[in-house]
Amino acid sequence: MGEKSVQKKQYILEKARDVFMEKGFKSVTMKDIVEACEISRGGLYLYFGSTEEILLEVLKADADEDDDVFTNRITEDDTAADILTLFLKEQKKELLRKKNSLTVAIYEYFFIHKADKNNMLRKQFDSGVKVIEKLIGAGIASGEFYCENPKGAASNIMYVLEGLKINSQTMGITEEMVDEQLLYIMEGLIIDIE
Amino acid sequence: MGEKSVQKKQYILEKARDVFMEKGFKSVTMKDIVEACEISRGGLYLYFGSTEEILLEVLKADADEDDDVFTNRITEDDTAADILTLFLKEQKKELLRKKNSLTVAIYEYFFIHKADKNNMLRKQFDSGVKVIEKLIGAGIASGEFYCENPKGAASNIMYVLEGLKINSQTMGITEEMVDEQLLYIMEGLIIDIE
DNA sequence: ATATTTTATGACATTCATGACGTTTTGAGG
DNA sequence: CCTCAAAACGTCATGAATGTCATAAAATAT
Repeated sequence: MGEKSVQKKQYILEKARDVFMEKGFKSVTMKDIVEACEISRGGLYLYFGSTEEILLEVLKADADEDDDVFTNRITEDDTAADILTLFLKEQKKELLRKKNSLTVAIYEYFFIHKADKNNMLRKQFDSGVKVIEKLIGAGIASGEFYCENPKGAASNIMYVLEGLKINSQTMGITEEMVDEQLLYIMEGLIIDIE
Repeated sequence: MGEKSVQKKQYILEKARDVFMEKGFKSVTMKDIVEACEISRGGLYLYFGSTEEILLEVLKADADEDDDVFTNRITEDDTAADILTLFLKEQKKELLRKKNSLTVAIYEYFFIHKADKNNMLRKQFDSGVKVIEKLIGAGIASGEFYCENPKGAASNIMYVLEGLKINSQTMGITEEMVDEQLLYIMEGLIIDIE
């Protein structure tokens, strides 16, 4: 597969991403993607065999990028609160770019494949909990945070984020609502200076 | 429409509910429902014109029943904590009856209809927040609870419940995980007797 | 018992997605 | 300029879902 071919594959993934954002997963057809890419039916099949295959590659690309973005923005002298705030801000950005979210496509896909209990979603959720738990732990150690049950708090935060995500896709949500909720979370942790 | 017809409609709704629990919304066809009901193609169209129509009637029936169950179980001398616990227990029951949940069907449907910002989902969520906020308020008044921001806490709880719901459908969830999270919520409210 | 209305059936025409296939275009190397 | 393989194209046979309709069966009234 030549250089040009790689570029085209890239191009198809970008266009397909838009389609999945718009329509979720189940109702996306190869035709939809063909039309979004303005290529021919046969042309698409040269690169991908099914919508499932395409979604999985889109998700993979996303995951790689996310990792990059997050790790690259943490500097040595960030405090735990800084990092947690950064983390929540990133989540907020994602939540508010309603059109830019694959949330529903992902849920549709993993609902179909609910059989495997050790799926990607689960792993991401668990690793999210661990990261937050660590951050809270660091915050407690440095005297920034107070928290009796870091693990509970961490999963609480992740569940709230899931709730916000799905709500933003199904019932619309204002920036204010997201802010309120994230603020509530931070207030619960940070030690008041009174 | 005669008596028999009403019964049959009821029967179809029950069978259709099973189908939506199993497959969500988008991928359910009239054929699926026909087969679940063991009736003919034409027979189904006598009662319902589309899967959408059927889902909406199923949801309506569910909502009516839920109202009944909840209001009937609150007695005069329940404390705020009692009622909140009852509320969370009901939610937990729902969460764990994985096979018995229309969560994904509902999300799929309202993702398609996300245009109307005042949809049923939103109303239910808001009313859930209000109920919990009231309960927390009552708990504070009676000295059972401590909470600086009842509204924040109430929506926090609702978001967590949404998160638990969607996770239970897409990544599987153990009773232990649900318990941990609900316990964490209650611990955050109840005043320690130390 | 018979007539009439209600309920049920399954075949049919139609629409739509699929994925394979044969043909045409493109562009790099000789 | 020519050749050839990779890339792109568009058509086609197939299968599945839809909604309608003429007809049959069942229930109810007369």
